[in-house]
Amino acid sequence: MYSAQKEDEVTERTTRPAPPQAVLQYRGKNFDASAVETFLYDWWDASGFFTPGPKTPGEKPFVMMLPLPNVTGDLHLGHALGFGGYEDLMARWHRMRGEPTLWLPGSDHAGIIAQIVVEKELAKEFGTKKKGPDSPASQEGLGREQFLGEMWRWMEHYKPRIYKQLRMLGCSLDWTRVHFTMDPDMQRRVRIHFIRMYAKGYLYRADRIVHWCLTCQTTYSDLESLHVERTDQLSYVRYPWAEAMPHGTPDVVVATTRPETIVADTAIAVHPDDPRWNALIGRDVLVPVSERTVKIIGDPAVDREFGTGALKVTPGHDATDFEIGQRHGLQVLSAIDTRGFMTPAAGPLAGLDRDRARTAMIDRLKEQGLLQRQEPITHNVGIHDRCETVDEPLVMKQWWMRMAPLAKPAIEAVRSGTVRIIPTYQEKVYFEWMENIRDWPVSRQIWWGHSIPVWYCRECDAIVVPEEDANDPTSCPKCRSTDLRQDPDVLDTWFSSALWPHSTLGWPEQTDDLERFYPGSVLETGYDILFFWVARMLMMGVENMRDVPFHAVYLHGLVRTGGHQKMSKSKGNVVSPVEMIEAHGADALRYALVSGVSAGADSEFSEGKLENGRRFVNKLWNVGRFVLAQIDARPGALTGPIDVAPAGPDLTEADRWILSRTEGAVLELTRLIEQYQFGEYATALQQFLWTEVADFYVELAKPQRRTAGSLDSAVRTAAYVLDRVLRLAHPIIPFVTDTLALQLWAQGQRSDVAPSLVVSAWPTPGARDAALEDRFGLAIEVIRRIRERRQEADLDARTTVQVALAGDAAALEPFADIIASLTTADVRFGGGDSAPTLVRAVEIRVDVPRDAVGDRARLEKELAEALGLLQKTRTLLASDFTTKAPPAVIVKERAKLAEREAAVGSLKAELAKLG
RNA sequence: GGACCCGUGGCUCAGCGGUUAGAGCACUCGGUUCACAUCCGAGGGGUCGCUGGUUCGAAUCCAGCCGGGUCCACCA
Repeated sequence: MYSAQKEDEVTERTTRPAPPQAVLQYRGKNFDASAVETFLYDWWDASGFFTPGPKTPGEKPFVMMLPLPNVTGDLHLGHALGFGGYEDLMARWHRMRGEPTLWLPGSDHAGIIAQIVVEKELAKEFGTKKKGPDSPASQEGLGREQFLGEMWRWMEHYKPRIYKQLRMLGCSLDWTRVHFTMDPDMQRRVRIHFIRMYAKGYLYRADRIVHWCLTCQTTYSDLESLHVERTDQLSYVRYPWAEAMPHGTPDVVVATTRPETIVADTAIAVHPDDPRWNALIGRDVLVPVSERTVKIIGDPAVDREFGTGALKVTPGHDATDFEIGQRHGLQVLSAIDTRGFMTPAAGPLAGLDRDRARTAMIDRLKEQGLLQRQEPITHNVGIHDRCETVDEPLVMKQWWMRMAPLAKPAIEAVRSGTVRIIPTYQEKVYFEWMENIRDWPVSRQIWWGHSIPVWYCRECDAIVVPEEDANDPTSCPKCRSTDLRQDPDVLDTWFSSALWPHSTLGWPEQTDDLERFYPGSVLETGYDILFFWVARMLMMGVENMRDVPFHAVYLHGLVRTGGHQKMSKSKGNVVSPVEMIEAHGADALRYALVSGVSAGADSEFSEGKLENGRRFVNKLWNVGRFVLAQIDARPGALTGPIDVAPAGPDLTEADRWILSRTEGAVLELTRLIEQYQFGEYATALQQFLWTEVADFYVELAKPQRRTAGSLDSAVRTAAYVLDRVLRLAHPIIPFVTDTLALQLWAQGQRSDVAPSLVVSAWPTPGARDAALEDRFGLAIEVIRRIRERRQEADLDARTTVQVALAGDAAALEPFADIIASLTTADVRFGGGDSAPTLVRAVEIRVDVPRDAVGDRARLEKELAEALGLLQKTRTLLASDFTTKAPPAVIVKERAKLAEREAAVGSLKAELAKLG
């Protein structure tokens, strides 16, 4: 960490490269980001600015993990917002505050997504159009070893690509600590985690119903399952009685959208309280086509309103039915295989795929007169989020993680405030999910990912799990057989990312990094992965480290575009941040994404916002150019350090005003970042820089306008204000600010000797002059009204007018020059005989050609407004307000009353004069 | 079925108990090109979704309703 106090450390570091000449010498009239961005970033990185310095006693590091992007992906706007907006903003700010800052980069092997991407690429190389398991480019087509070789080959292609995009955004990541979830040491840590969790009983293997994807040939978790609305045929099927029933007993008819699964039915369920059916519980019916006898059972899971109130129970192919089956000890029949074909258990349907089987079943039911009727139904069907294939629930042996006990301390961590979620309402969402958490199926039937460190003995069926760090087992500890087979599955990709905050720091070894940087500070990410990732990191962190992985979770919303549309490839409305950066610069993009958005809210990205960002960056650049030109034009060196506020009698009122306002901005902007109000920070920054610094102060600082004060104070004030502004703006627009800082700092002495803004000190607020700011504010209002009056009178801006200030105008005397200069007016105090305009208690008389009618109309309008306001205050002060409101508010209102009475009086008098 | 979020100027959004409710973009008018292929100045534009309530005081808190969105859940 560089700071003023550690100059020795800085000079010792002789290997640090000098700032790039391209940046120091860049002089564009309009800021061209592409002229400096790459040079700057490479220099920052090569200088080690992003790597926390040596440990010092009592330090409080700031630690963040990059929400690891998928290695096969490109950055999208959501990443740009999270990484380049909020996260880099926080990292840079904390670094400037002197906290050793570690923002750790990496990428995720992305399991199934990466496999899909690479299979597509390979399919291109193979020149095949086939998809899924039938493609020669799939894992089935290539065989394990070759397939994994291809995966690794593509990883080396994708990794640099995603890292380059992070650099383009300006992310101040510590690249000396970059990790990839499939790095060999990461694989070892995942393996150890699995072994320990197995030993502790959190991992178990069980036959359960799971989501199965026919395309991807793997299971997936509830979180990866989406629901879409679809219209299907609802078939009402009659199940004949298997026993003689009293005359008049109604037929058992069930409604189903999946008639092909009838062959796997093992019961009919009805609601136990349903008067239509409950007398028949325990009776036997015949399953159509397969003609097995099954019982009618009573179960409360049945919806009485749906269909006939009777449900066919197929534990092998429906999640609800599986649970009912468990409750009643029903047999599980599997009639569909992993490729979507009917098994021999399906009897006459065997060998058909699931769609043909459905048609065939309907035909048979019709033949047998068992199909009562069909009607269309719109319902939700589950699909796999990665490929949108309709879910095929199957019963399979999978590895599961027991979640409830892990969730408990993670819930408590948030409830107790040890971990804060921003925005707060997301805590409710978190609790809701965590309190109803279900076990997590962690095995996947793909090949790209972390192997499951489990072997099965072919002799005795034992499960063989090696010791930590032991070699793969070669014989069965139970029966001594050497016929072992490793579990062919891999782990869900989230299994490894859940460990990220501690595994990247060296866990399970007690490394220096782990000791120094765990727990982290903030985890910033999109609310869409609260369950997938944030919750699991919390659980695994607490389990493995006995401490939470971070103390704050900042969740951002979705970035939408063009009329609130979600961006998606299929809609073709995806905005590429890389293209935006190339065209407009990273600063402009970062600013556009962050400004005017509050925590957790979805936002809309538009060209207009980007344009505003670009103009803002350019505005700062040009304020900087102006100040640098002032310094250049000044003969000799500045008399004091650039980064120390000038003082003394040589300062003009305007100098003192902007110095005071700057300290105010320091205070305000610091507060906003501290409170995670990044959107407000961006807006407030723009307001201060553009309106106050550029439009007001710089205008007054122009040499032709300066009539008082010394040149030295003038230039030093400008330099100081610029230095402050650059620091204040650096976290969000790092490129333009450091470019200017490097150029500014080359011009004079400094107290902070940091080589770059990246490692410079965040300003601490200095003294303000509230009274001056208030009087100056009044002067600004007066200036506005004078300009307005001139415009009404249709006067050329160059025409000098006479302005008389009366009423309480005495406070404005020190600003007479400023008012005159910015309004091209001759300002006099007292007197004047034109009709006045009022600002607070100051009368402004602008001597423009008089127009009795216009004046009358204006005065009447002003009087009406003044009367309205006066009435409001009077009513308020006549109410219980005076006894119940806080004294400070009452004092304010009373002052307002006096002011408003004066205003009304003055306007009435003026109107009387007009006759 | 349960839960959550959002409805503020034409657009995108801030503000979330106390001045005449703000910003950017868009719009109208005027000026400038001497830091800014621009920029500056001025202006118009809002019954803060609706209805009640709490309060001295509500865009802000509460309830109900209407509209938009999201998440969770076993609609066969």
